[in-house]
Amino acid sequence: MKEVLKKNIEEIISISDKDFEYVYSLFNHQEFRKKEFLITRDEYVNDAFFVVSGLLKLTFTDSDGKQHIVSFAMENWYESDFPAFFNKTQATMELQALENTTVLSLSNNNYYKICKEVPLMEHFFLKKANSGFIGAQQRILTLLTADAQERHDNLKLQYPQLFQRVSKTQLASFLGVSRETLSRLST
Amino acid sequence: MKEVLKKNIEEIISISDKDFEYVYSLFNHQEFRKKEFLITRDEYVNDAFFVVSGLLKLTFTDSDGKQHIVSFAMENWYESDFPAFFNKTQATMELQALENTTVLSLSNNNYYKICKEVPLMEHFFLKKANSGFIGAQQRILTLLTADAQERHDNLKLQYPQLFQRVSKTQLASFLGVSRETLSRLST
DNA sequence: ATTTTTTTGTGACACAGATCACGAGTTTCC
DNA sequence: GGAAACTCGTGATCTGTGTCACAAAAAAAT
Repeated sequence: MKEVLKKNIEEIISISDKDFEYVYSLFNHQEFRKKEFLITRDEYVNDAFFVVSGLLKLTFTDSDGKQHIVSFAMENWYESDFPAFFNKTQATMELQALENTTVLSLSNNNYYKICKEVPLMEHFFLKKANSGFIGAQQRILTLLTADAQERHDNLKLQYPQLFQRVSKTQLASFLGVSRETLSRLST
Repeated sequence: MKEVLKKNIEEIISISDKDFEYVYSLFNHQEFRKKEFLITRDEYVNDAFFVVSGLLKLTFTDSDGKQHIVSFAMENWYESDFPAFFNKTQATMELQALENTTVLSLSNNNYYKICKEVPLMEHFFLKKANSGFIGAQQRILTLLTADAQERHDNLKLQYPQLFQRVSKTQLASFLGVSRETLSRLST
């Protein structure tokens, strides 16, 4: 677990054992059972979560009560309602476990503490933020240009594991199509 | 112009005159006429651009030859084909001036130089990256949940200026609807 | 100043995908 | 181990938006 985080960080920067110990000490170990909520709508979001094992979904419920999956978070991903986390506002989204999930949570305070006291980690978070942005922009592009079938195929190419782990209902909600339409696509 | 950049930076961090002079010296002043390209598809992307005045569009052309606007960049925005900029790969998007535009361009090398030599600026770029990510995720949400009319209304609320500055064709391409559909929406 | 290009609105029609409805598996959980 | 809660496929519509076509107006170019 400690190892998982260390490995994740070392993919991007070289960190001394001492620095890592310090960083690690600011994370909190947490377990969530399937269906449990890590973030609930309208509550303040104090933590960002690093997924050690398991699977989360970040969802938004629209005015018609329809739930949309903004993103999945699998092993080695950071997830939160980031607008709420960074701006210290209430959550507009919910974060829920799709499997029993182990996370390392990082409070807003400790996030800034790390940035301040371990400048290399600020570089790490910058890289993460940039890849997050690039990923999101890529998703926008897919939504703008691809139809249901293409979006499905893309996702299957990029994250084949996902198809083993989540129901088609969840996939549909992520792809932005109805369950029925997804069911009718050619596999 | 120097002032515009300084003000933009100081919205987020406090920077000494000396540091700012150094940072500024690593930017290059450039002018582009309406319709000129700042980034062309398939070419390597060496620069990110800070828009001092004017307006840019970042576009992607799909396999049917249809052009989609990934984003507009107005005054005080940073824009580039960021995947290509960060990964030193060829552009998949194009960046073009919609008005005569003044930018301060920052090469990839100088970007990293600034990060390294002025740690506060790394913090600045982290903040920018985070807001970029949040903005992109917000856009994803709009594409997933809102129909043409709602997307139009949202945009008009958030960036009313845009409606004065770009043609409906461009707006439609950004909103992900056809020109004709946009034209039929209730204003 | 005239030509060329770009922008805009609107009608007619087509179609991808949403919605509604139903029944048959599967999983979950006391 | 049986009830309740989900999941999944498939038929029958319905509908928002895309596409094609045309003409007028506005803007840009020479």
